[in-house]
Amino acid sequence: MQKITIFWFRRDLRLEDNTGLYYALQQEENVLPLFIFDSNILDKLEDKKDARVQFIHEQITSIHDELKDKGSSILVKHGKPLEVYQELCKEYSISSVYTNRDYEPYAKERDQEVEKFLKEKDIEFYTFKDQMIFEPGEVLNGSGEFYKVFTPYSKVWLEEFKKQKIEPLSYFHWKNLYETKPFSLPSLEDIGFEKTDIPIPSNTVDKDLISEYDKTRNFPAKDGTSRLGIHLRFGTISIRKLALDAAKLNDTYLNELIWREFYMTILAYNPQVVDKAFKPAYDQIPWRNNEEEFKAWCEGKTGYPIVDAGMRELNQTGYMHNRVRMIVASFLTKHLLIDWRWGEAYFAAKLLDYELASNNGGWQWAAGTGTDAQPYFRVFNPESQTEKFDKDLKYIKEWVPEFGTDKYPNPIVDHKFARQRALDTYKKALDQ
DNA sequence: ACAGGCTTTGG
DNA sequence: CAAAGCCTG
Repeated sequence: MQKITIFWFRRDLRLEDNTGLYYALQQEENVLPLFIFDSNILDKLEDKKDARVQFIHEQITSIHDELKDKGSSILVKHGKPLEVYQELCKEYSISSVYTNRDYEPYAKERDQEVEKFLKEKDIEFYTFKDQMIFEPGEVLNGSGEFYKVFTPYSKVWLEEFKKQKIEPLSYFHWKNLYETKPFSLPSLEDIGFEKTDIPIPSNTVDKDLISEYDKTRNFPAKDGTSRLGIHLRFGTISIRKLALDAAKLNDTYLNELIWREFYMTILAYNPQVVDKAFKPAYDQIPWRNNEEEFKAWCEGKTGYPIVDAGMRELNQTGYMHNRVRMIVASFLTKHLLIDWRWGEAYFAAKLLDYELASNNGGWQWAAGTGTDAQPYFRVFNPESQTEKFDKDLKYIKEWVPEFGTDKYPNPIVDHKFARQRALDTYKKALDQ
């Protein structure tokens, strides 16, 4: 039987500038591309109309088409990765598996398990850096430890970025692809999901927009953000290409890409942050966790228009402007004293661009439990945030049409009272 | 050991 | 301009 090399796609769903695929194609054996719809992940998604799964399915379909033109295909399986590999080993004579590294706790566990199984079969498992410019461990402080504060991290990151002259991988020889007629693809329904009509933003880099990013990004009524989150999440854009563009166009935008790597690094070194405060003392806060208030927040019925507008934008589109993400997160954790994990889980279910490290980092930042060097008593004032960033109420009116009528609810809680309650609660919990 | 500094702020 | 305390070199 012909010996083959497998390239395993995960969150790198593109053929161009894909590190692991590039190196798989450099070696001598024929490369069989593989994607697994991972039932460990998919089974946890309650809503079977999930635009993100549909997006993945579409990307796999387009990779399938591109590979068909090259006389090859992509093998697409549905199941638990370990079981899929057990099956594949019976069908093919595999000598190695190439893949790009993933730093999330589940991914690391999955890869360890798969690697162990493959090693027992004498199959090599090669992994590559692809989804980050600098992966965990590459940007460290003087003591050789991961940074806990963003600014010094970002300075070292930028120095290294300039020094290293990062470049996309441009040379490909496709001749090593495994020759085959196209494999049949499972439909979205085959893997247990249904089509939605939620639109996904394009992965085209709008250079004019990014050039103006620092000036427009804080105004939710403007289209001032790049909307590339989902593409970074699933690798339908190359981080090297984007970072190089950003470095030429806008430092503030590049900084956001550095935040992404900062939080990925925090998560890689501190997997416990998934369900615990980064600063352990903050796990002592007695969250009120009022279910009715949580429901009002989810539905955008708190009586605070900027909060409600954000939540309704999220519910209707799977997106929320970043400025507003901070406002609603501050409101949930500080004004309502609801556990940041509740908010994080709601965002995880709804955001098309959901990414564990950034979502967790952002929520812990808002709740004051995370890497933020500032004290917990920064409580966003929804009114002054509106005054600063949605002065003419354009964003609010877009998402809360009944704003200003008697149908709009009264505030769920008084700002001044809630602010003081949050400060008192945090102080008391942290003094213990 | 210690001074300087800390995404996005509130009042 | 205040707020606490930890990170960093």
